[in-house]
Order: sequence, then C-alpha cells, then structure tokens
Amino acid sequence: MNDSIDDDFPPEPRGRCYTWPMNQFDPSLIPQHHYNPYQPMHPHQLPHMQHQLPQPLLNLNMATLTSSGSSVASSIGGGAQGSPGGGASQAGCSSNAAAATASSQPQTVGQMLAATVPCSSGMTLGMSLSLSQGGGPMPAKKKRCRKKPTDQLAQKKPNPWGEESYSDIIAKALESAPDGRLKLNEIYQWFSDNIPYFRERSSQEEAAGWKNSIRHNLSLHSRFMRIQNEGAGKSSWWVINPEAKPGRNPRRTRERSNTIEATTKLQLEKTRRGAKKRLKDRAVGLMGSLHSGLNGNSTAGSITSINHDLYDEDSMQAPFDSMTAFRSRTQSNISVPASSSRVSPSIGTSELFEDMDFPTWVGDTAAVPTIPSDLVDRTDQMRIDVSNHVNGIQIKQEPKPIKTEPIAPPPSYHELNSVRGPCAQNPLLRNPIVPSTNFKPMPLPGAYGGYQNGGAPSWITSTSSPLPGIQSCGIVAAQHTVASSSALPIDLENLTLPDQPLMDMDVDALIRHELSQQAGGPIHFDL
DNA sequence: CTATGTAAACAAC
DNA sequence: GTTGTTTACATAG
Repeated sequence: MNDSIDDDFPPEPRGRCYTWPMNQFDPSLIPQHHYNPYQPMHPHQLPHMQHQLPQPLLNLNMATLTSSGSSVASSIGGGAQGSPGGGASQAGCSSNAAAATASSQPQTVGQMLAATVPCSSGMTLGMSLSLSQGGGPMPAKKKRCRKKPTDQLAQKKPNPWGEESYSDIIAKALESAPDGRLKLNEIYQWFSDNIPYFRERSSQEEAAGWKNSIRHNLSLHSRFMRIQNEGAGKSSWWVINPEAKPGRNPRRTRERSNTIEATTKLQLEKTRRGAKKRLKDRAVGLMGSLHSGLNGNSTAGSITSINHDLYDEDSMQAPFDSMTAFRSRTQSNISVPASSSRVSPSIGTSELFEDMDFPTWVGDTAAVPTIPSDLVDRTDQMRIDVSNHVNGIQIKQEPKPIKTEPIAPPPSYHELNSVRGPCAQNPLLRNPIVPSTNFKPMPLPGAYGGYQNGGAPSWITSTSSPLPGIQSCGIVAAQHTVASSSALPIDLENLTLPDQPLMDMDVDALIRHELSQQAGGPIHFDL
C-alpha cells in the first residue's frame, strides 16, 4: 500500500530504525530485479538481503527495505539465516554507525546485483528511496513493503510456515500442554520444536521477530489469558481463554481504537486537550489561590472532576509532573488484557469493558461476589488490587495506567495475602506444577510437518470450572474479595463512593486554611 | 474494513 | 535481557 515513493516524512519516526542516512546510500548500486521477502527459505537458500545488498545498504533498516523481516538476515556476516522479523529490529538500524560497520563485509558484484527491494509495486530500492539533498542525515520515509512470494501464493499458504496464524499455533501449543498452560518461553520452545520454519530460526537474533509476534499475539487476542505466576521473577502462565469466542477474535485494542478513530478521534483529542487545559488551569488556579489568595473561587468548578478526568492520560502531566504512571504486569493474577488506556485514555473503564471479550464467568453477578462494577472500576483507577473471584479464579483487570497521585501504595502481595487468604493465590498454583518442559512436543502438523492437535485439556472446554481443582476455593474467594474491598484505606473507600464530595471538601479546607494563614486570621468566604 | 504479520516503543521486572 | 502491552504500519482478502 505504502510502497510508492513518498516524499512526506513522518513527523517523528517512532522507530529509530526508520531513519538512516541517505548520504550513505548509493543508488547506482541497486540492482533492478526483485527480491521476494516471502521466498520460502531452506537453510541453504536464505539469501538474505544483507548478503546481497551493497555495502552502503548493509546497515539500512531492513524493515524499511523489506517491510517484513521474514527473509532478512539478522547479521551481516553471521551466516545465511532468515529472520521472521527480529532481524530487522536488530540489523542495520544504526544509521550513524552505518559507515563504520559497513566496511566489514566485502560484497561481490554478484551479490550487489542480487540485491533488490521487495516492493509490491515492483519498485526498486533505488527508486523508492529519496536521495539526500545535502550531506546531513535525512529522515527516511517509513516504508514497509511486503508481498507474498508467488510460490507461497500458489501453495495458498498464508504464511511461510503454513496456514495457521500465530494465534492458532499458540493455541495449539497451549492446548498441547499437559495442563493447558505454558510460559512464554515454553511457547517459544513449542514453536521451535514443532514448526520447522521457527526451528530454523531459533537463534537469538532470528527468533526475536517471531517471538515478538508471539508476545504480540498473546497480548492482543482475547483468546489467551495470562495468569500471573506467583513469585518474583517468574513469568506468567498463558492459557486459552475458555470462553473466547470461537473463530473470530477481534483485536483488543484495534477494535477500540478503530472505533475511536473512526468516530470521535478529533473530538476526543479536543476533549483531551480541553481536559488537560482545564486541569492545568485548575491547578494553576488552585496554586494561585493558595499562594496569592486572589482567586479564592478558582476551585469552584470542583476538583472532583479530576476524578472523572483520570483517564486523560495527558491531563495530569503538566500540572502534576510528580505524578507517575505505570502499569504493572505483576499485580494481577489473571489478565484478559483489555482495551488500552493508551488507546483511549479518556474512556472510562466501564466503557472500555463494553466490547471486551471476557469469559462469561467474568461479570457474572451470580458468581462474582459483591463488588459492584462501579466500585471495581473506581478501585481499579486507584490501582488497588481488587479482584473478582469466579469459580475460585482470581480475575482482575490489569491496572490501568492512571496518571494520578498515588493516594496509597498498592498493597504488596503479602499484604494482600494477609487479607485474602490462601485461596487468593493463583489457583493454578494450588496444584502441583508439572514442569512444562516435561510435555512432549506435538508431532509436526501437516501444514508444517505432521502436527496433530491433541485437543484441549478438559478444563478448557469446561464451563463450570475452567481450571482444575479450584472449586473449593470459591467461597473463601468470595469472602476475601469482600474483605479486600473492605480493607481499602478509608480515604480510598470514600473515593470509591460515587459523587462523594470528599475531595472538594478537602481542597476547600486546604484553601481556607492557606488563605486564612495568609490573611493572618480567620476569613469567611464561600468557595 | 478486518485479520494478520511485523516492527518497535515502552514499562516492569 | 525478558516479559508484556500497545501502537503503527503493510498486506491480503
């Protein structure tokens, strides 16, 4: 799509690899036939760009050149091996170092002639790249060109490894696991063990790309759930979401962002700017009132509305630089990652949940004890580890990155444990963990070598108890869920109440106090 | 437009 | 460095 010549540069290329110095590029070295990035690659037949490109191109961003790292060598002299993507992220990204490093690999004329640019338009690299006007580095237009190789098209293989998508393969990997769960690195291993394409690209550099894709898919698709592995430094378990809709699994973020972008992006942007300005004004006014006493009613608009602006990612930054936002990977025990607050920081949690692909047992009021969604949402804003426990499983939305002053530090795991009791732990861990390295890789599939789907473990398809051995925890879980909410600091509990004017009162009191001090005595005014 | 693959920024650990 | 999330972009259908 975007493989034509583009003269408009992105205002700020996100990827550092999108920029490379044009003055190190010699278009005369560009041969004129096409390199197909999806050419199926046998080990002996991995003619990656960097073996073929002329030296000045060796350090160019291969992603820019090929749009897909799938056939790009990850290192210049490191052997002819393909990279489904990671190579692009690691090779040739350093524009400044290009001149220094490019000289290390002599290239034959034949190799130079073999170098091509895979653009669907058939455009060669020399044509598709604009030349530097002067001596200085020039930002290159971010450009990705990708086209499937003809033989892949002929085979009707959507991907070089076969017909299945990453998410399909991940699902099979998870289903093949003895207990239906795998850690990330085990998923990697499964790919390597079962799919030749990935096995052949298992070196660190080469694997970076497809591993990235795996992680991306895990996070992206609601058909996968992450279960926090209790314990420091342990990576999570990944399981199949038993309630994920079969077939079509809409992307989590794209869905939302599409909606926003298609409908109200401008308006949202406007709103966000407005909110930002309002908050800034509010803060300035507040500070002004505190320090000058001239604007005592500057908070008349009620600072409570800040609470409603919490999802404005930017709104708090200027006035409250000290406020930090972070998102934690560790505070949840089960995550069905939801829409991104980065996508739509202005959207409330409940709205974000609207099109979430939660399992049905999430939000089942018959099964989920006591915490009103409103309360959960609000406590979520405050990053208190309030969890739902359904069928003994601790379900919790990932904490949203809220740029607000930490009212109270989130309780530690041990603190929570003291409140919620043992059943609050990851129920999966209540069972002996079968070392996942024990499971045998499935036979290679037909598409990529005789793979047989072993079928999902029974619990995956079970609607009553998605996970084994956890039913007995339900009641306790319900109890400690309540306890958790009750254990909120009192100020947080107050904040969880809708329309609580507490913050107004506090601010007003603060202002009164400050102004009274400045006035040298009690003063009377209405805020 | 949707699904998918890929690259990459970024944060937490 | 690894893990996890998210955004952006390219491409195919």
